[in-house]
Amino acid sequence: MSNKQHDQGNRHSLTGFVFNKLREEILDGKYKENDELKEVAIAKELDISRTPVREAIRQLELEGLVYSIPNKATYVIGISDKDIKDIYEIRALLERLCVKMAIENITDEELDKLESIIDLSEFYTSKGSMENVLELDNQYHELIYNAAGSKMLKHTLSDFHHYVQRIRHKTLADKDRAESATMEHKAIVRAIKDRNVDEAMDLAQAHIINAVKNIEKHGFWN
Amino acid sequence: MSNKQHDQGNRHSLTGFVFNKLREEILDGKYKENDELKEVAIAKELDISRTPVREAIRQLELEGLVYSIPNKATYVIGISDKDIKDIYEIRALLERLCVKMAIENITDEELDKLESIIDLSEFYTSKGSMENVLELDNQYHELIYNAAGSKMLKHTLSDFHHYVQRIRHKTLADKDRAESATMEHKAIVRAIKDRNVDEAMDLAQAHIINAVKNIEKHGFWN
DNA sequence: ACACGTATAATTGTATACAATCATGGCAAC
DNA sequence: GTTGCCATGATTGTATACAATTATACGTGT
Repeated sequence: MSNKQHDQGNRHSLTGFVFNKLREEILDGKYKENDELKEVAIAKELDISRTPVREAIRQLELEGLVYSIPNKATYVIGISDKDIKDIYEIRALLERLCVKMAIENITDEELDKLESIIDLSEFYTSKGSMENVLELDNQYHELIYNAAGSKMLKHTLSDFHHYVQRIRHKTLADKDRAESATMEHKAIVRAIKDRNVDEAMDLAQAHIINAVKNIEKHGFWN
Repeated sequence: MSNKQHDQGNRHSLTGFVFNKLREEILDGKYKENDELKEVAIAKELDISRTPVREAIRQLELEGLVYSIPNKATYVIGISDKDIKDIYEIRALLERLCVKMAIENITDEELDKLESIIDLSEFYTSKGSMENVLELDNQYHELIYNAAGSKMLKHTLSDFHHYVQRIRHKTLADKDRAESATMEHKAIVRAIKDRNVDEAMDLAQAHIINAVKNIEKHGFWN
C-alpha cells in the first residue's frame, strides 16, 4: 500500500477514478494502440462531466500512455512487448540498487513485516490462491521500495512495477513460477537480514531476470 | 529536442504553459517546500481561468512534485539534496545501460550529429559561452537517449536529466568542469563509434560520477 | 475565561457554457 | 470530372457557474 498523501489512486475524486480506470484499461489491453479517446464519449459513459476526464487524460499524457492532437482527439500509445522487456532490464539494475539501499535503512519492524509477507506467500502459494499471492507480491516490493528510503527510486520502481502488473498476473498463475518467486523473495530477505549486500543485490537482480525468462517461456502476452 | 507529438511542453496550450512554468519554478527553488499553490491566485496572476491551472497541478501531482489536500490547497514537495544525489546514483546505472543500447542501435547520421555537438561544445567551452554549452549538453544526452531506442529508458532518463537541470547550470559555469565534461562526452562518443561496449559503459558511468563529485565540491545548491 | 456550536468565508470539486480549431461534405466554377 | 471554397459539424480549449467540503471566526452558554 502506498502512502495516502501522494497517492494518485485517490478514488474519492472523479479525476483519480477516471485516471486509474483508463490506465488499467490501457495496461490491460482493453484499449489498443491508436484507439481514440473522446472526452465526451468517456464522460457520457461514466455519466460525469468532461472536466475530470480531461484532467485524467492530461495525466495519462504525462505518463506517456497516450498522446493528444489538439482539437482532434487523444490516442492510445500503450506499452509494447519491447517496452516490457526494457522495463525488466531497467528494473534488474534498479532492484539491485534498491536492496543495497534497503540494507542500509530498513528497520526491524519492516523486516518483521517482510518475513510475515513471505510466510503468507508460502501459505497462499501452496493453497493455490494466486490473487492473494499477487497482492503479497505487491506488498513485498512496495515495502522494499519504501525501505530504501529514496523517493526518486521508489517512484520509478513503483511505476515500472505497476506497468508490468498484468503480465505478472499471468506468470504468477503458473504455480511453479509462483513457488520459485516466493523462494527467491525469501532468499533476498535472508540476505537483507544478514546485511549481505553483494548477495542481496545479486539475488534481487536474478529475481528479475528469472521473471523475464518465465515471461519469454510463456511467449509474452499469451 | 524531443519529438513534438508526445511533448508535454506544448506551449500552445495554456495547460502546458502553466505546467512548464510551475515546474521550472519548483525546480528552481522559487517555490519552496510546503509552499501553497492556490488555484485562483495562480490563475489571477496569469490572467487565465482555473481550468488550465488545475490540469497543470494534476500533472505536477502525478510527477510527485506537489501533493494536494482536498478542498484545501496544493503543497510543494520539490526535490531535496538527497533526491539529487539519488538521481545521480540511478543515472549512473541507467546511463551505462543507455550507451550499451545506443551502440546497438545508433545510426551513422546520429553519430555525425553527436560529433558535431561535441565540436560545438569544445568551441563554446573555449569561448566561455556557457548557455550554449548547457544547451549542447542537453542535445547530447537527448540524442543518446533517443539512440538507445527504448521509450521507457528515454522517458526515465529525460525526466531525471531535467530534474537536475538547475544544478547542472551551476556546475557547468565552472569552466574546468565544463571542459572535462566535454572531454568525457568526446571519449564516450569515441567508444560508441568503436562499438567498444565495456569502455563506453564505464565512461558513461564515470561521467555521471564525476558530475556528482563536482556538485559535492561546490556544496550542492550554493 | 473557556469550550462548544453555528454561521460565514475560502477553497477545491464538478458541471456547464462558450470559443477556437480542424475535419468533412457539398456545391459551384472551370 | 475535378478542383477549390465555403458552410457546417464535431472536438477540444478555456472560462464561468454552481456544489461540496473544510477552515475560521464569532458569539453564546457555562
